[in-house]
Amino acid sequence: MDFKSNKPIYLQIVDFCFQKMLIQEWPEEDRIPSVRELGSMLQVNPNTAMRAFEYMQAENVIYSKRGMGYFVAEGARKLILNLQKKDFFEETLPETFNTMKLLGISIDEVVERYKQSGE
Amino acid sequence: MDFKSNKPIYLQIVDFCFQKMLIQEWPEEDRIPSVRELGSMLQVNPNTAMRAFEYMQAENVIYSKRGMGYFVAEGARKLILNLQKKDFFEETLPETFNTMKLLGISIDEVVERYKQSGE
Amino acid sequence: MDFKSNKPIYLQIVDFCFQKMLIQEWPEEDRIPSVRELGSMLQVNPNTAMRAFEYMQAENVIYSKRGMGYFVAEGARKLILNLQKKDFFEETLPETFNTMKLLGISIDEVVERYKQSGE
Amino acid sequence: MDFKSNKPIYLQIVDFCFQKMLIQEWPEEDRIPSVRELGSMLQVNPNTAMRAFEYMQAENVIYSKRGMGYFVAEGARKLILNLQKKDFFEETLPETFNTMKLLGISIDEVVERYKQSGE
DNA sequence: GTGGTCTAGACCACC
DNA sequence: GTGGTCTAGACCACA
Repeated sequence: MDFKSNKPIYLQIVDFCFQKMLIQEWPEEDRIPSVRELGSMLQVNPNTAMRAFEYMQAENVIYSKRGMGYFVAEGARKLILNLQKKDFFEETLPETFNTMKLLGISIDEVVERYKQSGE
Repeated sequence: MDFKSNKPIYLQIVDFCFQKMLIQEWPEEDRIPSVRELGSMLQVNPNTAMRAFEYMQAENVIYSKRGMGYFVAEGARKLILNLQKKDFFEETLPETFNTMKLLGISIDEVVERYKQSGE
Repeated sequence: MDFKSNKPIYLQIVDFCFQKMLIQEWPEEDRIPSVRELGSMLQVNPNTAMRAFEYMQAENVIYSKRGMGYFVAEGARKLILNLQKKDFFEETLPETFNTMKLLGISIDEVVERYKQSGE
Repeated sequence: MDFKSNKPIYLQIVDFCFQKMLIQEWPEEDRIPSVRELGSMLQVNPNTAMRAFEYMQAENVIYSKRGMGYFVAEGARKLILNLQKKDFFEETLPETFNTMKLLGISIDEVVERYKQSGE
């Protein structure tokens, strides 16, 4: 896995894990890799992996069982989707629309680009 | 002016100045506020304002006259528009489209939101 | 049995066993379940159950007969009561009183809550 | 400052900071010591102090200004009191009452101890 | 083995 | 100077 430099690695790991859960490669209630496993898997320090886990635990997406590892929480998929959709509609989209107005870009042009990107 | 915490303040100041130029409140070849004026105007450290000026100077949007201050460069508006459009089409938009695919959001829904936001 | 996450499971097992002895479901001098029995009974790793037994043995509440299992020691009930009362009066209560002072909670309010909880 | 070993240092630092805020030695909207200052002040690694700050920031008790330090949030005192009272009434107290019933300790005895402790 | 805490030291962007 | 991220390595309690 190659990390972008403009975003903290631990948050990119969070994204990575979220994807695993969304596509159900890591189903709910299943154990996920340990901090050490994930660390060596992604070539990062275990502490960095740990930090991603702490973040996800704070969001109630995973939980830990002492000495046994981390597990995907019940309802994790819904939670992740909500988190990300909320961010998209309340943060990303308004900013994008604002930029469009400032630059005089029409929604039609964006739709056009969207269709092109899909090809 | 209130700054968002996820973006460096000096870049937010750059945006602020760019807007002033685009709407021609600061026309080309005119002098813009000094580092200190802008600093107290926006309630930020002069160093931070200075950094914004350095950035804009590097982009050839403003230039300095020794002892007289900073001036809007000729062709600044075009430059700014190009800079921001490039960023929009090459960075923002692809990322947005990518997020949409991941979350299963259709372009129609985005268009709908756009129309709502305009009201 | 559901375990709280803020307290080691093996200590929660100790509490569980202490209760059995206090209510005399496990009377003094009687044999108690084996490590494996208790482990499957409470759905925990036998190692964890073993650790609880070690703890209780160190406190002289149970003793082992080679090849026969663990037995409740004579005088176990008194021992347990003393252990827990000591802990309550020397640890729990002073901490609680301290918290009350810090938060400006009166003893009357606590008494009130106590009466409510009993209903 | 001497730390107890049964509780993570960073949480004890949180308690320390909460007290400072409650007694208004660190008033709302004021800057608090930097991670490095607090670290050397309490003889701990800056990372450990940082961890306490991250915790408090997640609880909305403090906020950070880039390059300027951490500041006590508006309404921090109320927040802290609510946090601690909630913990006391929903966690500490029910457990205490439960223990009392198990050990056959009357509320009168507790009240008696309370009066003694106050002398 | 696992998570969790802590230290030491480094580097970076930002103010 | 500040916060923030990351690494390396250590130690501990717990399962």
